[in-house]
Amino acid sequence: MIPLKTRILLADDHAVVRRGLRLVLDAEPDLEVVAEAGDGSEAIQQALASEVDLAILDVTMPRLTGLQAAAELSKRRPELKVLMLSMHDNEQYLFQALKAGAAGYVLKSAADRDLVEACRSAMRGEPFVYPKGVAALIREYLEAGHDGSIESRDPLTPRELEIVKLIAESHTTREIAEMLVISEKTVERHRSNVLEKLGFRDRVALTRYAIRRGLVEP
Amino acid sequence: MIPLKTRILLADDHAVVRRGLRLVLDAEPDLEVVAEAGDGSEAIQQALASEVDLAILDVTMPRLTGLQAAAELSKRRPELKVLMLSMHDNEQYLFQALKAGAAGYVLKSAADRDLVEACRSAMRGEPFVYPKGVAALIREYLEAGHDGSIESRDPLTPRELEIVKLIAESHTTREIAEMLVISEKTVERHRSNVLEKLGFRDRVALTRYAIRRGLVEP
DNA sequence: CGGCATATGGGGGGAAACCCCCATTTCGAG
DNA sequence: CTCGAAATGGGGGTTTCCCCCCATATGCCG
Repeated sequence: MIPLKTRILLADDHAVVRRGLRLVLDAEPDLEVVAEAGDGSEAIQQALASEVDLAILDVTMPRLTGLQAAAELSKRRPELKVLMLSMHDNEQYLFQALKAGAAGYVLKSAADRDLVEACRSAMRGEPFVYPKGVAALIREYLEAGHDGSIESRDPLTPRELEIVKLIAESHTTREIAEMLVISEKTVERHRSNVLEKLGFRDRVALTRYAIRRGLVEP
Repeated sequence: MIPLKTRILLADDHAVVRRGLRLVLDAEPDLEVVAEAGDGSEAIQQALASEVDLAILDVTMPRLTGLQAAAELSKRRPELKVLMLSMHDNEQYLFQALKAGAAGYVLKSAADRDLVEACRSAMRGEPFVYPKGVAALIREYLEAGHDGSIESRDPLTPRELEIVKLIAESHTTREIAEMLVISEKTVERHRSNVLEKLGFRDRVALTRYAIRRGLVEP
């Protein structure tokens, strides 16, 4: 049963951000922030001690991250809904959050627009994920084979990873073709496939991706 | 002369953070947020267009970082006070901010405690630096031998840094030209000069450089 | 067996990047 | 006041990227 007012725990290591979020949430008649926490441990304590229906956790917090706190809370209080809040559009975080039992994932850059909707979705038992994250999920689903294997598979094939790495090392298509002893056309094909899969526009975005993945050193 | 109410420009790429900061600042009788910006370019435009006494800039923002905006503003409007706001305790950012003419440096984690004080210090013409930053400054002073050769000069000009940042954010020459309101030829010229200066061959190498320098997130 | 993913390759074409040449303006340092 | 650094912009060129179409040879899994 949905309570009249959803009682919310707000966890973020920056007091200013909590203030801003509280402002957004308390403006809604059906939402009410009843507790705050500055790190993951505190969030767990508050969530277990207070009468809260929903926890909004920042992903990156000191002592215990939001992801860790979410995993812990979904074990200790499974009926508690959890929303993850993140600074950056990081697919890995999203997947980890969902594995940790989060009911939703909202980007801070769109918090004022999406957060209230995400809260209501969570209380209705519906998931909420930011648009680009949904695209990532679909891609992951299509490629993971949904055979129940817990680990999310790598979106890229081994060959594609090789090529991404070489691209991120500033090699041209021709050079890569020579190194791998395949035609330039095939290198282009792989690059094109990767750009399509990841939703990138050019080698620059691919380079940042390769660095995030640890394929190359910045 | 200190105006009755200090008119403040607030620049942060997250609307929620702006809300929180505005709440903190507007609660003070002598402070008033009169303008907001979501990135560095916008901040410059607002600061030049609006009647503001103090600009509070987040360090990491898209298009133009707060550091770059601060440098630009201290040239174009030297009488404008600038406060830098940062997520992390990064000494390099602090030093760059001071070189860029910032009147103060506040950590977001202590924003609600320090920010108001920092604003008043800035308007009095006194610098404000967070405690650990002061320690870093002292250490730097003792080790540098204060013979004037404290900093090894940046090989790139401010304009070149802007362009490198935008390139590393996957923008095309045309897009950059539009953003900076200059011709594509000039963007090409800058890019070419940078590649030559740093000995790089393409935008990919430039992207890794930008990440190493902290101009963009990977 | 019969799809399906992976890796391979080609033709062609528009857009962007990258590299020469040239020039003007501005601004601060010597 | 001159000189150089920085920023601006143009003409014209080659190379590379990135995209569209097409196809074939594996090997795996149900």
